[in-house]
Amino acid sequence: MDIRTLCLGILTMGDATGYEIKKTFEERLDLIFHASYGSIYPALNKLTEEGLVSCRAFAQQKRPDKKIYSITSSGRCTFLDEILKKPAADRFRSEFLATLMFAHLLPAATIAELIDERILESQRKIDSMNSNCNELPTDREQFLCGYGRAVYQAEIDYLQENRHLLEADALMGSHAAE
Amino acid sequence: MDIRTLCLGILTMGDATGYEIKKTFEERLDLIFHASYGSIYPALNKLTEEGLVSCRAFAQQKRPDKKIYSITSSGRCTFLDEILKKPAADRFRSEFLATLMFAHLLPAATIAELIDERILESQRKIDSMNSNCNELPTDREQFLCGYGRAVYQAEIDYLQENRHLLEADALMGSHAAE
DNA sequence: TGCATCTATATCGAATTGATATATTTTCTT
DNA sequence: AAGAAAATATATCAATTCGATATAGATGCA
Repeated sequence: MDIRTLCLGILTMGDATGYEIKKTFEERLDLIFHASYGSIYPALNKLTEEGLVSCRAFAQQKRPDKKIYSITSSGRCTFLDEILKKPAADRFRSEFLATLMFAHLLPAATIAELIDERILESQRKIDSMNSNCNELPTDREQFLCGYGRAVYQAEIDYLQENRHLLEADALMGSHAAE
Repeated sequence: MDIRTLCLGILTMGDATGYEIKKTFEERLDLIFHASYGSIYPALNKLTEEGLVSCRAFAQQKRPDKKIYSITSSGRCTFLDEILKKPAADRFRSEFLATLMFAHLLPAATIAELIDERILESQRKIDSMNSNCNELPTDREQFLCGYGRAVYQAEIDYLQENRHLLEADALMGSHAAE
């Protein structure tokens, strides 16, 4: 599954411009699957070439046409085929955790700040989800929102209970970063 | 922080070949930060050019030299500077969750299988961590291992408690995927 | 003996990110 | 009402990274 496929998926929910598709990625998929203009616009061009979406263009003065994309029936089939495939493994990259891997090279105060900051950030995300989650239109969006909340909460709990393991480590090695 | 930086980090733990660095990524960082040969070898070349690592080459017959990389003192400084920076936000991509976003287009049986499979897979990862975690050499590796375990466990718990939300959704929409 | 796996190098196309450029309209603030 | 800021909307580009592929000797094991 690639960004092309997810653009198709978003278009099953209704016609949209490239800009609106980007917004959907940000508002409803950002936790799950990130996409930038640099991948969305080329994806839409390719999908149009292949007849999986159709495109109505509205001329405008002094700027590029506004283009509204719709999924075709061929696009719907392709999308269904695609989501019936076994999903590939998660891809996760965390600079935060990679930094902690080298906690012994950092001053204890730096580690403590890093963890404090992380906990605050995750709590902020949970709070904003709490106010949204129950108001989401579909059961599956509530499900995904709750999923994110559960994972963030588990992270916070784990950090609070186990940070001493790292902080002891850092303390001993704190002279290394002078 | 990029793969170049993490290659430096791995070399702070001892000299290594490109192959051994790849193995380290797989065995100790795979949950956190993935890297392939296609990024590791070019990274090592660039680091060598910049004097951040040094490289001893051992000639071999009929194949490329074996190259052992060591971090230089300039490399150590660069690495420390790098991990003192504020870490960028996590990057996460889950085809599994993206598929669930479109649960209403899939037959209920498919959704159920998908979730069953996911729970098994996560449980398998937890089991293999359970046998390793306590035997890891450093506190910080135990910490990271435990972190992974905690997050996977939270995922399993959430899926078990809330899968009905999706399965109901899929059931109602099951005719759509005929 | 033969087969699989491990060690070890490296490159290449394709996918994706993140930044940048452009320009109008809408909304907020003072 | 003026001016600033944010939203709408397009698109491209260099740099990063992935995933697959090619090569080939050594080692282990059945």
